Amino acid sequence: MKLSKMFIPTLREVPAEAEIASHQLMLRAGLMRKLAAGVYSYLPLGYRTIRKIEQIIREEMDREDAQELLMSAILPSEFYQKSGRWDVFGPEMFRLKDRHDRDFCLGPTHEEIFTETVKSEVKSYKQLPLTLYQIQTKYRDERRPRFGVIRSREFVMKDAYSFDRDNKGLDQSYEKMHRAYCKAFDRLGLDYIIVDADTGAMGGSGSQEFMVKSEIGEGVIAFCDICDYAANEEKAQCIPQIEDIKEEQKTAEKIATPEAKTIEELMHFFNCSSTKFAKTLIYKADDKIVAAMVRGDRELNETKLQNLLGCIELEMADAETVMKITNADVGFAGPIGLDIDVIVDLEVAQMKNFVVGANETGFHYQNVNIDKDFTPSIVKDIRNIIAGDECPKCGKKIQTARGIEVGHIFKLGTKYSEALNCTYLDENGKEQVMVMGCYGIGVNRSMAAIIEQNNDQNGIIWPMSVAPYHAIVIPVKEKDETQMSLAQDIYQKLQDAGVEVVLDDRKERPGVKFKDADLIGFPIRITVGKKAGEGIVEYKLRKNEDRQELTVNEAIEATINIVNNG
RNA sequence: CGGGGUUUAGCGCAGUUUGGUAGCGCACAUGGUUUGGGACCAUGGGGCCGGGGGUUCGAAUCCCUCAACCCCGACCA
Repeated sequence: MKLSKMFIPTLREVPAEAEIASHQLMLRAGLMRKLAAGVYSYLPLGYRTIRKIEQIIREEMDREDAQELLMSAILPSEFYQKSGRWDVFGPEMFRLKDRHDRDFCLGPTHEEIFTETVKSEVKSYKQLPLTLYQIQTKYRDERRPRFGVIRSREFVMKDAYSFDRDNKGLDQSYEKMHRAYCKAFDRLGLDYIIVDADTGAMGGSGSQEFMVKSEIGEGVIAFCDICDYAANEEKAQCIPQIEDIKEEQKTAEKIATPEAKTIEELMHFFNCSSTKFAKTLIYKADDKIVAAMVRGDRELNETKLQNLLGCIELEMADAETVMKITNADVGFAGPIGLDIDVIVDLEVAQMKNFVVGANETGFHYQNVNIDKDFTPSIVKDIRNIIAGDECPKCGKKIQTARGIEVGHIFKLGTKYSEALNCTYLDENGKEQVMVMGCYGIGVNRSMAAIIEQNNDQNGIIWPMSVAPYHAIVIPVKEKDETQMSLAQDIYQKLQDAGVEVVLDDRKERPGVKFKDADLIGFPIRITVGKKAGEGIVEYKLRKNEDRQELTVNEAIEATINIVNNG
């Protein structure tokens, strides 16, 4: 295609709305434009890359015997009412009514619909296993869309669902998807890490996330360089880090601590480290009030607590509730004498002679010991892991990083098949519930992640596999007939060889052409300049600074070679 | 949803304190000079100053109100 005819509105200046590299570059390079918060239009260049990413995913899914189909994005409420998620999704679901006042939604994810479809059409064990997928637009009315396409309200997702006879079959289907994902993300040029993920309220027996390491990632992952342990923050197992275990148990005593209610203030008051305190946090779990304790220097992980309690809503209690439960202002809650469940972190369970709130404004207890002074309802790991903690697998120091979740694979089990009665008949004619898995890849999020990992000051550095075009041919002076006809010639030959190539025939100064080429990130650049008369061109790859002079034939051969071999 | 910020030409911004004809740079159009890393000169087009209401002789500017967008937080099958 000739650049003079193409719709690629590049921007010199960074739009004020974009903060992160991928968002800025997607706007500047003319890949997309914003329509509303978290809603974007893809322009020709951006859409080419989207389609390439989709195609790579498609090929890897197909290779593992998954079959592509396409469901509707607008869905009647009944499916979600049956599974209970019409309510669970809450305001995150885009809802609408038709002219007869019937409820519909824009599909946020399609477990129910796939399950219903398979339920109606599949009856026999002979038809299993079965894995179906689609690449389709999803809608979620996020509370806070951000980072451009990383968290948007409309996005393209590849979602797959596997149906098996039993858990053994599920394990195999899961393994196939795991393999497909690795291959797909490798081909996308992403540097990713696979982490164990929390299965949450969805139940299920296992789940992993494909995380692209990035500063701007919304998820925290913990991993070990020594062994291969890797998990996200919600799943990462915390090993208690215990000091002074030999200490004798002392007798608890109530101490007046006026003005000291934060851990910081208490450290000053008692003149000791934050590890000698245990925070008691009051939470509202659905309609129940509970207390949760972690060491003074730790953070509680709400997902861990939520899973433990099996509740749908979990939030910290307001000051009024805290007062009602503890008879004290916020900051003086403690486990002694509380008549609600007290969930204690593993680490706290091993502490001795620690300080807790006294449930009386202005007072704390010191030298408190578990069992002697109070009895926990549950002892379990409920804190956040931090860098430097012991690796739960090998005991060495754990590291943490942030990551963008680009894929998620999940052993669902029978949650949906049971709720929607998706069954088959086995060899004995006996009805059995199918065992399901679900597998998602964020297509446009992957695109953003690729740009996050592949850019420099000048613009995007596309991996060949997803670059909107492979190469650009730039005649330096468009008025110079020798240059222009040679450039035309190279352009034509590359096109004939199946290379996706752009000819920058615009009446622009060379600087403008180079800047745009770098911004857009064509992997290969062929500049036709002064030596055009001798049949010599400049050959440069976007990913490094090397420039070499090649003959026309060498340049064409090199290009075909690189394109074909990645 | 809480806190903060922004909204003026396609993009980036000034002007608002102290009310008085709507500005700058880039982009765009035309002509000319340039031509290996976002050229220069000249001329020109483009605005419901986010919307509505009010105060005033007069509002981008002051007051009320609504909205959109961005950031931080909370939340996230």
